[in-house]
Amino acid sequence: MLIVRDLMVRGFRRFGDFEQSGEGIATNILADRLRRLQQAELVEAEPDPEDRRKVNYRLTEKGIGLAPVMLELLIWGARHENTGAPREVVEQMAANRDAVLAETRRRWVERDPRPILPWLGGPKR
Amino acid sequence: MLIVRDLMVRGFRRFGDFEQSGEGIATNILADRLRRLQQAELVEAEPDPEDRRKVNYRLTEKGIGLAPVMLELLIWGARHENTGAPREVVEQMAANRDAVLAETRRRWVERDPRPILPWLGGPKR
DNA sequence: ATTTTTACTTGCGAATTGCAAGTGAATAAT
DNA sequence: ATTATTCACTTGCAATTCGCAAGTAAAAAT
Repeated sequence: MLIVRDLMVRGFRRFGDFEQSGEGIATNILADRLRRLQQAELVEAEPDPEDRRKVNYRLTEKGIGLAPVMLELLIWGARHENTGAPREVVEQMAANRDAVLAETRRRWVERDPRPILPWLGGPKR
Repeated sequence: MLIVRDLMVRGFRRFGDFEQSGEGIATNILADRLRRLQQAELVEAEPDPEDRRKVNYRLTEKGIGLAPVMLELLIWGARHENTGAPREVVEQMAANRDAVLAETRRRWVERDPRPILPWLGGPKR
């Protein structure tokens, strides 16, 4: 789920992004999860045309379809726990769910890598 | 998550309900999960006043707050996989999210044990 | 007084995970 | 041209978690 979230709202694309993200996932598990997400057709992988060592991972239509679930989870978390998410920002998002989801999908369609949740940080590169 | 879902929409309340639910969860794991859900304040347990062997588990306010997440997950699952959920029914729910959530909360407040998702079945007793 | 029901706990082998150290191919640096 | 480095993994092993079967304790039913 963290992988899906990071692909969705943090602009992650590459294996190394997750390694250095502080999610604390071991590389063997990460490789396994990316494989399974591909089998489940939530994620697709393609080698970077400019550097064939690199692999770009991207959510599929099915994967981006999880956006409403992730958004509700974000809202719930911010309301009931101390996540790092600023309460007021999240309440703004809760009051404008459709706009947030439309923007999320827009960034997916246009391959816009800017993170939607700035407090999580983008890829370290 | 299945425990939370079953408490939320299947009218489950007791340990034995989960054991016989076909979720295929071992009793030691079930006990551990119920304990952790209590620690996380998603679930509370109280002994049945009429039969003190029995324990009634119930979602807390925080727990029922996950209803929007579960609903979005249900919708996503029905759209992208063959879950047992009838597509048309789920699309009706997707078109009336607020009403579904209001009814879910009403059943929680009033301790109404009738299952909201009939195709999952209620507790076997 | 004995049996049954209910909610667990215990013990153990099997599967999953975390950690550290590789591997191999592609690019970058010298 | 040769060597070094980057990148996406894989491998081996110990530690944790899990599934399964059996057991336990308290309360209720017989």
